[in-house]
Amino acid sequence: MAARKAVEQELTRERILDVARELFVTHGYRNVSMRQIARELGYSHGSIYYHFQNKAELFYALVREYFSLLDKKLETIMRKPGHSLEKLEEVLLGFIEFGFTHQSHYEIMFLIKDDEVNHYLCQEPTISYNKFADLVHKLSDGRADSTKIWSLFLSLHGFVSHYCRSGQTFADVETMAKAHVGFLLKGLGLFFNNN
Amino acid sequence: MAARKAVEQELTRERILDVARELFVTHGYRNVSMRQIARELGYSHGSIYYHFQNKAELFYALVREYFSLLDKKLETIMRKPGHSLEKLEEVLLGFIEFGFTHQSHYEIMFLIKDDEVNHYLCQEPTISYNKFADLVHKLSDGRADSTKIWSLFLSLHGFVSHYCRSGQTFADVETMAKAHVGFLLKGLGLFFNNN
DNA sequence: CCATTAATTGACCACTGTTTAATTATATAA
DNA sequence: TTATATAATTAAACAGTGGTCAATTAATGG
Repeated sequence: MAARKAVEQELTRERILDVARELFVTHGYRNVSMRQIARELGYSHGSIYYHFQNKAELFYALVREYFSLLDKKLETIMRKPGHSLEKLEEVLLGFIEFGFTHQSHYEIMFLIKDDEVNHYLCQEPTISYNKFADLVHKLSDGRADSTKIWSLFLSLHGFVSHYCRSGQTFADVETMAKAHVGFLLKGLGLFFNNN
Repeated sequence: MAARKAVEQELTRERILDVARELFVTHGYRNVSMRQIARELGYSHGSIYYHFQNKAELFYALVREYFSLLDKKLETIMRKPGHSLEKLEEVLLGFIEFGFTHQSHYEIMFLIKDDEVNHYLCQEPTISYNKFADLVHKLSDGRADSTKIWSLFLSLHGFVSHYCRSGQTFADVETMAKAHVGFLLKGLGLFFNNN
């Protein structure tokens, strides 16, 4: 009553991730179970444990790529032409937009406090944060020290995490997000006159 | 094999809450189960459901009082003598300290995204926030509009939620907390020269 | 063709929150 | 006092969770 399937319909990490991704984006880490994923795939849930050590590793694989996606997004803004201050504003707004566009991912990346998840996610957040900090430091012409940058990050994080998985889109909060960024730029000592 | 116990050892909401509180403070909402609480009490877990509708209601009862505790803390600062700006600084720092002193409570009050919990927690957060906003508005001599106050709150929330249930105490992060508050006061357009 | 390996299953474990019929102590009424 | 009704407790059950593992079978290599 236990069997191996024909090779052309063998399970792969990719096939599992595809199904997991879909469920995950709409329901979030805590509301997607290994059995749900397996059911969707037409396999027993045990088979997933052949391809992934556990749930945390599966979702880590799903989320890992999003750290570099965030990095790339910030770097793209960095490389655009324009004044530093405008670009800095874009970076901060970009972080918020990223959080809203990938709420389920953001939840694992920066929000969930789970020992098992944190076991896998030990490097990526730090690396991404360092890139963010470096960027802000440069764009502020060195006027933002590391303490202020950390405050900045926590303040952006507060914005995203409050709305995270609330159902609201970035468009819904864009006005407030811009105001928030303006507020934070002022905290940095960099003024901007659009509100 | 099922029984009612002698009246002097009857279970009460208070006795349940006492045990729940203790477990809850050290382990948090998600890591305390109804069965654990019952075991600790020496009762079957079913009995708890006679006194509370469900887990969310139990922990709601535990957390409810902390909203007014927060209100009182802020009001106490408000009533102290001193300049508005110094008091405003104290209010912001006080919010952070509250979050750290009651991390498990803060988690339910402002952090957890759970339909069942949110069902019970529909008024309290708004009421407490309104009090906070009113206070900040007054202490800033009307210079902080509602948008800026919301930014302020989200930024404080970011600070607390990042460290929440990390094991760190307020003392551990006090220096950073003070810097964060300074940063935010600058965002409000209110300057202060202690760092 | 046979031995080995790789992939899959389903039964199992120890949990979780929640419901409910049965039971019994207590309070109330006759 | 006694019968009845109510209030409190229990154990069993349900449906779910993450995770493990021996057994099975397909594919592979010698």
